[in-house]
Amino acid sequence: MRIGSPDHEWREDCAPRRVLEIFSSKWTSMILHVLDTRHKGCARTGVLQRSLPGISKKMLTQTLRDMEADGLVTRRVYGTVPPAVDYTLTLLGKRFVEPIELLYGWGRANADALDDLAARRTKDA
Amino acid sequence: MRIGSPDHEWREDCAPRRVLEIFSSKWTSMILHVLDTRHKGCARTGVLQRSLPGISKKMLTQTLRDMEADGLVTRRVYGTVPPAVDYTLTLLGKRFVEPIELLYGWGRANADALDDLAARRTKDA
DNA sequence: AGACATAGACACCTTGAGGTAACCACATGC
DNA sequence: GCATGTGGTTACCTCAAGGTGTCTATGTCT
Repeated sequence: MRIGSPDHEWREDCAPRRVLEIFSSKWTSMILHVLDTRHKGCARTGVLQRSLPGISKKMLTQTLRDMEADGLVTRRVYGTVPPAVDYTLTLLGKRFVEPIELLYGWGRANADALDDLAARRTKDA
Repeated sequence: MRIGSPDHEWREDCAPRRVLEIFSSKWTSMILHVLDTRHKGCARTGVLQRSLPGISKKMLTQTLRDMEADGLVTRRVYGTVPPAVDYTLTLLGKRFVEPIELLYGWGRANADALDDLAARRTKDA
């Protein structure tokens, strides 16, 4: 697959491709959004789960732990006896809220285009 | 997994989630971008492949055919004897270029944030 | 007593996206 | 004659994302 491409603006590690990786995990962007928009940047596990219809407990914690490793959120554990944990957006995490809002905003404003896509998909099925 | 969620702004079929589906396929957004930005909305198969380092012949045609089914591009075949085919952005396809440019643009302007992410990832490895 | 919530850990499974490689048909160039 | 480029198709394989279900421990509520 060697290509003597004169244009390396499209290498594997270019900025655009790296942005896409943020969205490669199904829930990451939604968690960032919900955390920022609905919970002022900090929320407990249960609250988050209830904010995201369809997410399983496993995927929620798994994604959150990955995000913690990436420095997007901070995990805080309270030694209380019914365990309590909450997650807070870091500064880095807040930066990534911006492109997400950009995208979601576009989606809300262009629902008709999305409808067109969906219509085609169901039609040929 | 039934949740009597009071907030259905986050149902499975809300606009934000549907936008994400555009990016759920690895190459779709890049093809749309390259087609629009580098080739004025129309290009032959081979040209596209050479514009996208790393894509295999199979993934390219497969993605293009899916995009055709979705009404994002138009496929044109020339009956010439070394087969010639080209793909043209449709009006719908052009609409989806916008959010992609939004995202890619953010990525280019915020490469430092992306670097931070990458740094964390390699550090804990 | 027993149900329920809280935040996980762990085992397990399925699905499909994505990738590799080989083959086809044909015309041109060496 | 033989290699090459064109645009595919087809078979095959792999890996990891995502999902389900169960188990833990403990404290309140009824």
